[in-house]
Amino acid sequence: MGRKPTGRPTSFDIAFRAGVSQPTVSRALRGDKSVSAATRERIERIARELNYAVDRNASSLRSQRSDTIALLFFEDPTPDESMINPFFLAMLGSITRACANHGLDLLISYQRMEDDWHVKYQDSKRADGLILLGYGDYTLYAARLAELVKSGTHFARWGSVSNDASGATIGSDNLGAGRLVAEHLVASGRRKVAFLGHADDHYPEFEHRFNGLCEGLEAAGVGADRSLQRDAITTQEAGHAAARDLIESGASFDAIFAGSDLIAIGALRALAEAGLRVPEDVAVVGFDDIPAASLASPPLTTIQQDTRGAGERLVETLLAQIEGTELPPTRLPTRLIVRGSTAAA
Amino acid sequence: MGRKPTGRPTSFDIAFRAGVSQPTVSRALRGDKSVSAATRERIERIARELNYAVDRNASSLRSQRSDTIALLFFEDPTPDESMINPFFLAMLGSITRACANHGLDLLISYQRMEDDWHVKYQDSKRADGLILLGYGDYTLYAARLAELVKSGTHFARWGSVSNDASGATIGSDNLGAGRLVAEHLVASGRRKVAFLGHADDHYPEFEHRFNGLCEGLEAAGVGADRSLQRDAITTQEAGHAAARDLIESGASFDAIFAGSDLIAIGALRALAEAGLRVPEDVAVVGFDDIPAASLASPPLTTIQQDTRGAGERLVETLLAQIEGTELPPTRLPTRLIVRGSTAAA
DNA sequence: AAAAAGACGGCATACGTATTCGTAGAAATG
DNA sequence: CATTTCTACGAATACGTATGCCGTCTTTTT
Repeated sequence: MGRKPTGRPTSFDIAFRAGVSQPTVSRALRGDKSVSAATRERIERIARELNYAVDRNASSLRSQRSDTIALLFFEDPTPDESMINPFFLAMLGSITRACANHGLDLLISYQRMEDDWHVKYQDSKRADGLILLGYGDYTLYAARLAELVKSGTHFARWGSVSNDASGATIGSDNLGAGRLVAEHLVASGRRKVAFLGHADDHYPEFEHRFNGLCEGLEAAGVGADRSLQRDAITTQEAGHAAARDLIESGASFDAIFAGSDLIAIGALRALAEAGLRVPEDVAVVGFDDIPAASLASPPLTTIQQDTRGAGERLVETLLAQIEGTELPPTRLPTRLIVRGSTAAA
Repeated sequence: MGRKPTGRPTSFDIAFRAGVSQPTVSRALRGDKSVSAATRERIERIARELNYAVDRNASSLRSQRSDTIALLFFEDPTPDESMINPFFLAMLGSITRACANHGLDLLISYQRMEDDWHVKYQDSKRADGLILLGYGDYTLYAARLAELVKSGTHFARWGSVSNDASGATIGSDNLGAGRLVAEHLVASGRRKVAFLGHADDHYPEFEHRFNGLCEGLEAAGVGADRSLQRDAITTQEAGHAAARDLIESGASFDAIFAGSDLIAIGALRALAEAGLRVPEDVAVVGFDDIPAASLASPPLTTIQQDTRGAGERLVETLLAQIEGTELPPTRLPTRLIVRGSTAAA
C-alpha cells in the first residue's frame, strides 16, 4: 500500500513485485546481459500482467535517444492537400515500413521550408534525425540544407544524387532512366523526342532525366533536339500547358518524355485536344508509375522507381549518420514499364 | 565556466544569463502571466540567441502531456504500399494541417490491427491520443475498439457514424450521399441502378451508401432493385470482377453506383470489355473523388467527401476527449461532382 | 588453498523541465 | 501609517527511467 491506485505502474512497481530493484527492471526489459534469464522472465511476466509500458519520455530524457525520426514533406506550390504527388504516398508507405523494421517511430509534418527544422525536432530532442522529401525548386532550399549540415543536424534526403552533396542523399538513377527511355523510344521507331519538365538546376532530377534522354538518343545515333524541351513543374496543368505550347510551336516530334506522370497525363489531354493520336502519332512516356498511370488512356508507359528500396535506404543511411558513420549516397536503379502509350506504331 | 562547452543549452543556461531562476525561464517561455513583460522579452531574446529549444522529453515527462497524437492506418488486405487508397492521402494531408494548427505533433504508423495500440502509444506516454483510419472489415476490429474504450484510451476514428458508437466517430453522411446519387441518376433518366460494394455490417459505410441509394430511388418513385447489388472491396480488381459478374448475370440495368472510385474504375473497364458504352448505355457514379476519377474515361461522376473538414473535426474531437469533454459524433455533408460518366443520355 | 575473475544486481544519481508553495517588495486600501 | 492585496519571482521537488560504480557470491585459475 501507499501506491497510488490510479496511476499507471512504473518500473518501481514491477521491481517491488518481482523482489528486485528498479534498475534491474530497466536492465531486464532492455535485454541487458547482466540479468539472469530467470529474473528477466519473471520481470517480463509481471510487466505483462500489470500492462506496464516503459515511459518513453523518461526513457528518452535519460538516454538522450528518442528512437524517432521526423519525415518532412514540402512542395513549393502547396496548392491543395489532395493534389500531393501520389508518388510520395508510395514513399511514405515504404518509409513507414522501414521505420517499423528498425524499431523507430515516425513523426510526420508538411513543412513550408521556412521553419527551423533542427530546432523543432533535433534540438528539442523530439527526433534523432530527419528525412526530407519534396519536389520543389532545389535552389530555394539548397541554402537550408547547408544550414542543416552546419548545425550538425542528422538528415537524409530524397532527391538528385550529385557531387556537391549537401548531406546524405538517396535518389533514383535519373540519368540511367533517361537512357532507358531513349532506347525504348528509338527501338519503337521514334526519332524526334520532346521533353516536358524543367531542365535546369532548379529541378536537378528533371535535368538528369533530360540529360539521360539526350545521351541515350545520341548513343543510338539519333540526334537529340534540345529545342523540343519545355519547362513544366509536376502538375497536370503544367503538363497540359507545356504540351500545348509545344504543339502550337509547330515543331515536329513523334514522342514525348515527360518528367513525371502528372505532366504526362496533362500532355495526353493536350494531344487529344489537338487531334493527335497516342501512340500512333506521338508516343508518350511518363515517370513515377503512379496508380493513375495505368488508368490513363491509353495506359501510360512510364519509369518505375524503387520506392520500397528507397525508404529502407533512407532510414539506413540516416541511422548510420546518427551512429556516426557516413554511408555513401545511393543511386537506385529504375525499371521501364511499357504500356499502351508507346505501343509499336 | 563550469558549463559543458559541447552540450545544448538548457533552461538553466538561459536563466543564468538572464539573471533569473530556471523556473522563471520555464514560465516566461510558456507565456505565464506571472512573468513581467520586460523579463519575458529578455528571456526570449537570450533563448533565441543561444538557439535554445525546450527539451520535449523533459517537458512531457514533467507535465504528463506530449502534445502529440498518433495516426494509425490499417487496411485488411495490406497488399502493396503503393496501392493505398488515395483518399487517405487527402485525409492525411488534412489531419496533418489540423495538427499543425493545434500545435500538435503527429506520429504515424501503418498497423496490422493485431498490436496493442494503447500500450504502444498512450500507455508509454508517447501520444495523448489516437486517430484511427482504415477501410477494413469493420466487424474484425469492432472488438478492438471496445477494448480501447475499456482501457480508457483517447481516440477518434474515421468511419461510419452509427449509434452503437464505439468511441468518438467522424464520418461522411453516407446515407445522404446515397440519396444524392439516386436523385441525380433519376433526374438523368435512369431507372435500374446497380450497386457495387458490400452491403452488410462488415462495411458499414458501403451499407449506408447503398441504403441511401435505395431510399432515394423509392422516394423518387423508382423501385430499388436490391438484386442488382454485388459485393466488392475497394480495389479496381474487385470492381472489375463485380461488374463482370453483374453483366454476365444478364440482369438489366442502366446505371451503376460504386462504393468507391477504385471500384468504379474497375467497373468502367468491365463495361468497356463488354462493349457497353458509358454513359449512353450505363451511367456510372463513384465515391471519394480521388485524383484518378477525373482521369478516367469518361471522367467519373462521383461523391466528394469533406476531407478538409474531416481532419479538423477528428483532431478537435480527440482533443476534447483528452480534455475530458465528449463531443458528439459528426456526420459531414458530401457533394456530388458531375462528370462525363453520367452525362445526360 | 589462496587468489583472481566473472556473474548478478543494488545504490546513488542525472537527464531537463514544470509546478507547488512561499515570500519580498510594491501597490492599493482603510 | 498600518494592513491587506497583488505582482513577480526563487527554492525545492517530482516526473520515471538508464547508467556508472561498487559490492556480493560463485566459479575458475595457479
